[in-house]
Amino acid sequence: MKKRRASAKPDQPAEGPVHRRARMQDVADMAKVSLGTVSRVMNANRTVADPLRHRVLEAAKALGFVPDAIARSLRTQATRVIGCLVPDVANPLYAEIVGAAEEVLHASSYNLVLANSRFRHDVELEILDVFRSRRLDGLIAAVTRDRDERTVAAIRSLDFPVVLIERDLPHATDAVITDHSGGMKQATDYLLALGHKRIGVLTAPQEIFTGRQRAAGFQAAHEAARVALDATITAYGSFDGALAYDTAYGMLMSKAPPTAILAGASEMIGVLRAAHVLGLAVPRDVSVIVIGDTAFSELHSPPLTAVRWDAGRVGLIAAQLLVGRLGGDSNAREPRRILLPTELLIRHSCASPGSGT
Amino acid sequence: MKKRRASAKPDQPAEGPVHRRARMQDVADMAKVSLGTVSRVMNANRTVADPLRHRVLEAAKALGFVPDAIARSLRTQATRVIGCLVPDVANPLYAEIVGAAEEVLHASSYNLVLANSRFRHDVELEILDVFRSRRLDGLIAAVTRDRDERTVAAIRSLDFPVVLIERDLPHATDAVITDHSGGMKQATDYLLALGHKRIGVLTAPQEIFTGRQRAAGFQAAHEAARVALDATITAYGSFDGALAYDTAYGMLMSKAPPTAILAGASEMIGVLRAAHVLGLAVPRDVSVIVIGDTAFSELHSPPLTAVRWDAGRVGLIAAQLLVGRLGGDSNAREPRRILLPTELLIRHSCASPGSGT
DNA sequence: ATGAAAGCGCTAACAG
DNA sequence: CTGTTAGCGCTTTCAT
Repeated sequence: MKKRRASAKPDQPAEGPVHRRARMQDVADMAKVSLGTVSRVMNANRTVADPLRHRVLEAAKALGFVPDAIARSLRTQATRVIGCLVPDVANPLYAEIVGAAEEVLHASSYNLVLANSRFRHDVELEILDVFRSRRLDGLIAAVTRDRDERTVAAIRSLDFPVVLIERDLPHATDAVITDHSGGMKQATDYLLALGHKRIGVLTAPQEIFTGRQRAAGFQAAHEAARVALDATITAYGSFDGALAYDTAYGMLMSKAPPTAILAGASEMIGVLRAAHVLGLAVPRDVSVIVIGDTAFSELHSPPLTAVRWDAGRVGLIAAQLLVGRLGGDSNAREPRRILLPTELLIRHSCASPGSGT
Repeated sequence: MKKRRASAKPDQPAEGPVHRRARMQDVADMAKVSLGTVSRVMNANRTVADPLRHRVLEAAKALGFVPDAIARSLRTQATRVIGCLVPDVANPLYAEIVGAAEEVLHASSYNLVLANSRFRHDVELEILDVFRSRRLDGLIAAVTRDRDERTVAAIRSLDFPVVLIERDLPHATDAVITDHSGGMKQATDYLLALGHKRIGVLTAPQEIFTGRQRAAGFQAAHEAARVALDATITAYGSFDGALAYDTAYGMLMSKAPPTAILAGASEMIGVLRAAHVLGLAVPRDVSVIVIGDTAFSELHSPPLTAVRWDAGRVGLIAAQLLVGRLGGDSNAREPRRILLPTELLIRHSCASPGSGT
């Protein structure tokens, strides 16, 4: 018989839970069975005679026993923890994704560890290392730069499955992405058809998949219509509120201002503010289309025409992909790449150019 | 010499990382030192002679060694994981809180496990159990019912520190809360001063602290002004978009409709929609004040008067409280309760009653 | 200053 | 069907 947990101090703790956390051995002792039997009962996998099983269950309840997930993970080499790496949950778009992913994962008994890179490359690499040391079962990630050598290497070196969201790595990976290029083309086509020749853009940087796709759609539409692009009114980058405002203000004040602007949901606020400050009415003086639909778009006056897609679905499918792969239902399958559609919601923020300025 | 990891199959794996994950023993072997020395080097706490330390560091790098957080946690009984329980991260208010908390925790080398209760009591209790089994170091929680017996007991039984956000349990706990009662009183006073006698309300249920506080502030203002409350236009509950719309529609269509409405940020969308559908102009026919300020409030036409507070700060302070307590800087200290202020941002959605209907 | 060895709480292989 | 036992990878005395 071994003596365990020799306590350093013999006095009783004055506060907090009175009892130590019960271990399986405690349950086994109380139920007068062996440790292995308790384990079998807790894991409900093996056959245990009814009388024993009842004694175990009762003892466990009496002691308030909860199995120790850490010990189990060490033994089984599975943690039932999925990492989720996003630039920033406070961004409604990502909040939606993370929320939906968490729901799916919870339903399959996985927990979600959340980390925000805040668009910082060094922070992101550090997070990836921490995730590695935590031995996650899987990762859902929207890295900040999907063409960066070190990021790509860090993702590759992970020894658990990864599902990318709205990103595209050089090597094959599970991924769920949205048709930003198609959405952008459709929006640009619409503006071009309305007669706009000078269309401004404020959206994601080119070092991210979404930014590249949007730029591609934007260009494709211009080429098809044989309208030249003007680099002075196309801004791809990471905008905070102030920078979006300044950039939009600069475009609108330039010698040859755009007659329409396409902007991401967070950038749009700055655009609208700049237009307002300059006394420009939407859509009379300037047309706008927001990339990413929110409640705000519909309730704004005038209601904003928007490129819409289902962000929640992105997170949901990403989680399903991961759970499927972990379930090993066909583990050796090829990397899967899911493409979700976008649509153009035509409301009242666009008109033909020429009435104002 | 022990033989470990007898492989079941002698053939090489065809895909995935080529090498197994390196353990400390592998590093020790390569550096020709003992396991204990590697541990000492990795934890940078004990004195290790320079030549040895360099050999260890080199071997570790060569093998791509990352310490196993699971094994460490089992041994040290500390996980450096903090739980975060909220109703729903997709709600911008909570997204803000979670984002800020994660930032503080990351800076102190903690990871954040996120769980959404989705306002379901049973799910919440289950989550609390999972958190217990994961042996968290601490918990930040906004439970869905802070007076429920089972919830209270579940929180009490946790053997790690808990910080509540926007909630109030019967027993003393660390908590960070916002002055919702004061904010609500100020908003109601303002409406009353404008001459409103019938003020409608749509906000959180009474089983949550915030709901109770808001109701208290609302009542206090009415009592001070000697204006009677009308239960038919006060709705405390959990509203989704459709329910908020229906409720507002019902109020506005009733025999004695409110001349002003106070509503939470998510409920406000339904209120505005109902007013719009009924052809009621804001603020001519009905005044509105939104509880919780967002970018939307300012850009709406007319810009919305709002009760404002800093949600990010709630998460930030909650995390700081927890980190402080875990740091043990004065661990035996009393439970702390931090109260954050609200302010009334007067914009253009309120007017004296009487011009319309 | 370094090495050897004892577990943390659990699962799973092996006996019986 | 049940008990015994060997570790999972690490930290931490205890010797040396």
